Amino acid sequence: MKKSKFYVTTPIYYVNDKPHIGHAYTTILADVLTRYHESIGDEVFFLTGLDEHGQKVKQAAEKRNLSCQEHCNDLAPRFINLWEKLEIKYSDFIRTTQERHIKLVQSVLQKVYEKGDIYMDEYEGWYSVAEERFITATEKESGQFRDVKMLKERNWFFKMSKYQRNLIDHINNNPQFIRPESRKNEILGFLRQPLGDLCISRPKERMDWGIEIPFDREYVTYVWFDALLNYVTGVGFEADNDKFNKWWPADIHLIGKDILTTHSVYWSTMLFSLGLPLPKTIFAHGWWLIGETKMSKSLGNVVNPLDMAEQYGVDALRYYLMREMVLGQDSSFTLESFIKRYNSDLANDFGNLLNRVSGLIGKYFDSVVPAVKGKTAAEEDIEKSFNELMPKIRTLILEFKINEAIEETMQLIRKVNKYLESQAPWKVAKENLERAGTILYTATEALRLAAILLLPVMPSKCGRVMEVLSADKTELLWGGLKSGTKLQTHEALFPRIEEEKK
RNA sequence: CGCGGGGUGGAGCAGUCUGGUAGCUCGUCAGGCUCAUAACCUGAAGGUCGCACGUUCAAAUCGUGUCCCCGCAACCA
Repeated sequence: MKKSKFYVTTPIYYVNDKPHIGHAYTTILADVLTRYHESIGDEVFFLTGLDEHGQKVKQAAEKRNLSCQEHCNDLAPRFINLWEKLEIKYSDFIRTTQERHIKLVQSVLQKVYEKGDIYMDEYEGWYSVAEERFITATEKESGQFRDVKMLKERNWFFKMSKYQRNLIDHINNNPQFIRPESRKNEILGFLRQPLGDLCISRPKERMDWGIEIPFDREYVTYVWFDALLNYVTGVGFEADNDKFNKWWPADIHLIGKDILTTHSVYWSTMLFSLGLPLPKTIFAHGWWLIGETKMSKSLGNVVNPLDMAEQYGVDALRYYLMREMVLGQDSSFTLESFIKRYNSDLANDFGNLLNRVSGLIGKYFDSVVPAVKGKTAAEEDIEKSFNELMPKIRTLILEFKINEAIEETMQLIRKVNKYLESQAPWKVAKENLERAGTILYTATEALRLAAILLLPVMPSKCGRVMEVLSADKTELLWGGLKSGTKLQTHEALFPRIEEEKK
């Protein structure tokens, strides 16, 4: 069977931001999808990176008396180190100040310009002197901006409107293009209004930290062409045709709901202009709320993923983020729910199950995995549960329903705990050791398979289970656990978090 | 009437497309077990499925109206 390819991206994060739980969520999600697809034999390319141009970077650099590039180089490790800590297996890390990207952006601008899709016009709008940027009418009405005045400026525009019809047709013909569906409807609603053109430049005199427009040296390109093109630079557009043809179009762009318009409208029309295929899916996930409120720097309620990972473990954080967020919706992040999730799912159900079987096998079989002799209906039932789970998980992952896939796997784990309870091998062992062996093999084998299913979410802890069972690289098929294998001694997989402090 | 999504036991969600015993996790209460990380298992209490009207033998599920919450409304990541 021919291997499929899977190309997944996260947004490139703004280098001036401190990584927060939202960045971690998107990136972990991409990583989980990557690991899952690898596990079913797909070839995967996972791209993430940094957006390093723009006004705020320039201001921050000036304040620190550094060049813009030095400032970026100094901040980039915030993300790179965090991803390493969180066990993110990206294929490439793109930074918009890299030569390969600058070259590509300029080439693309030139191409689109020659095609006649870029023109000079006068932009007139509300300009905030304090913020040094144009603001929208809505923003002006919010009254949160000082020194607002009407300003005229000549700028370059991209003929986005030209592709409005194509885009609407594409969305209608490709139900998987924008997901979840509510977001698709939102965009279709938005597209019912005539689309304007997109201002894509800034005069250098006002802002020069950006990629120079190849056909007008007085200007740099502003965010859109600069940032969005990273998705094609990353897989070698115009630099390596084989590579590019292999990976493009992306299978999924993971984004937060805040940048849905940017991706589904701006990016798509850019691709139309370039004559490139559109990504197969743009998936907009929700936001992490802190308790009931939006996370914001000014409120100071930003959750730092590094702290969480250090205090409670990387895998626990990954598990919580993946299990707790419901597809496309906002979720509430609280320490309380984190601890609850951790204790009930990871410590009590999963970790404890390992302890139960390894303890029993230690006591009655000298830590050697026993053989199966004479399956009863109870064993058949466990085996059947697993066999039914497999295709279910596959479907759920391909639908990006990670939380449901996890829950289904946890159901299997709970079922094995029930099975142990009803079969009571610790009693059976006293009169029928062979029967006890069959029970313990069945429970351990189910645990092994559950651990493989959870491996993409919790690479180290599930990897640890595989080590304990000496089952590294065993397959996701019933019976992969070898009787006669000696179990390794181990510590508690997920020690309970005792809630003492307040 | 700008567009879209949602209101299900104390909490968080599933079920709505393809009407027909309202399901899962957590929490609460009672019991069991004792292999295990005071973990695990069983049972119970708790819902007029936002509200009203309608279609139907039958509605959380379809239709209409209404109230409430949230998102989008563009050049802002």
